[in-house]
Amino acid sequence: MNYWLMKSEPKIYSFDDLKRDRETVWDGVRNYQARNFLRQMQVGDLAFFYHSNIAFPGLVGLVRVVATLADPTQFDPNSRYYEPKSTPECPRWQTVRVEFVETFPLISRETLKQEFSTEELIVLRQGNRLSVMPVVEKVALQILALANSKIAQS
DNA sequence: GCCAACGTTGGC
DNA sequence: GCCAACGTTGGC
Repeated sequence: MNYWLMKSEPKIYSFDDLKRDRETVWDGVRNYQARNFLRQMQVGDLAFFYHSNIAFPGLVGLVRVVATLADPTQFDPNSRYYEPKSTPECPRWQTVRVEFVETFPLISRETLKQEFSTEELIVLRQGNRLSVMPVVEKVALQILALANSKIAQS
């Protein structure tokens, strides 16, 4: 099993939206590096949900991969993510369906910076624009421990 | 709102 | 294939 970090702007799709929907398809990713990570994701993998582009960015919860699939928006001529070169037999863009697992008390970007280096956590790197990125197990377990201690405090 | 960092586009 | 210009992202 692998760990990931998935980034979303809450103004566009927040963790509360996912909690309400229970699950969602991570569609619309049109960056090859992010797609390659999406291709590596497997059912059962866990991902930290990160809120970006807000006053207090950080990790807000945990999600689980429940399916892998071709991004449906690439076949939709009305979608801004339409990809005319894609066919169902040979899709260009792969993605995953994720389900809500649990909410954390916010683990702020500031806290993450104190705990981890930019080498350990890609999301901390300046200018990072990937919406999906891997998290090595050692770091993932530390984040989960951090989340559990915050839950215990609250 | 500012601006640095990044990916993409398009002229050559 | 290079690279300047441009649009977007995202922290602050």
